[in-house]
Amino acid sequence: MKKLPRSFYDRDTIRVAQEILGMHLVHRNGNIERIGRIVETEAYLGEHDLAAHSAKGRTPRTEIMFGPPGHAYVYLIYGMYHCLNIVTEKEGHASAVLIRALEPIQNCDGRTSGPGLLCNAMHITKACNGQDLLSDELFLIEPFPKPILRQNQDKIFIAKRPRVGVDYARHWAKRLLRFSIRGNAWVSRK
DNA sequence: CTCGGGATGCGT
DNA sequence: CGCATCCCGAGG
Repeated sequence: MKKLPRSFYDRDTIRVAQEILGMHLVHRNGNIERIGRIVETEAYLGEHDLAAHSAKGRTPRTEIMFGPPGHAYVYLIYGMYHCLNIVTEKEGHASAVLIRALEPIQNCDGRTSGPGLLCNAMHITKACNGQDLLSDELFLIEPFPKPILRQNQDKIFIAKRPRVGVDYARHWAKRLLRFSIRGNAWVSRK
């Protein structure tokens, strides 16, 4: 059970969004350790991606997206829910992977199918914004046995769909940038 | 300063 | 489909 290194995040965002499926997200809060297995993600591809927050340019909110890879970008949506993203690629790319659903593994406090719900269940709030994922509070590990997910077996294991709730993003809304483990019961909006 | 809308989720 | 609920970003 090894913490994923910086180099894992410092790669093409679509690759990260797919290969992060099956990894375990760990949040240590107080003396409680919560763990969920990532089963659904979305890729947000930098300033040119009209669906990405970074498309509006560098602002106080999106600052983290423009920073180095392997950090958490957490924001509040609709005044009620938090969403967890993981910054990818070189500093300045302003790309990230949104974590959309988890399979509960340990100490999850409520439902985990949906980006807002999983943050509630994992007790992830804006206090986690900017967290380095090489820290001991919030990080990812590759569980053992290693998940059998390979790029050349996408058709078997990874479902690809358009992203949710980004109809305003014109042609970017049509791209298949939402990834999930095919057949997994914890994927959102079945 | 105001104001409109949003990478959501739940109840009807 | 409506609504809860509030931060953010744009514009005056």
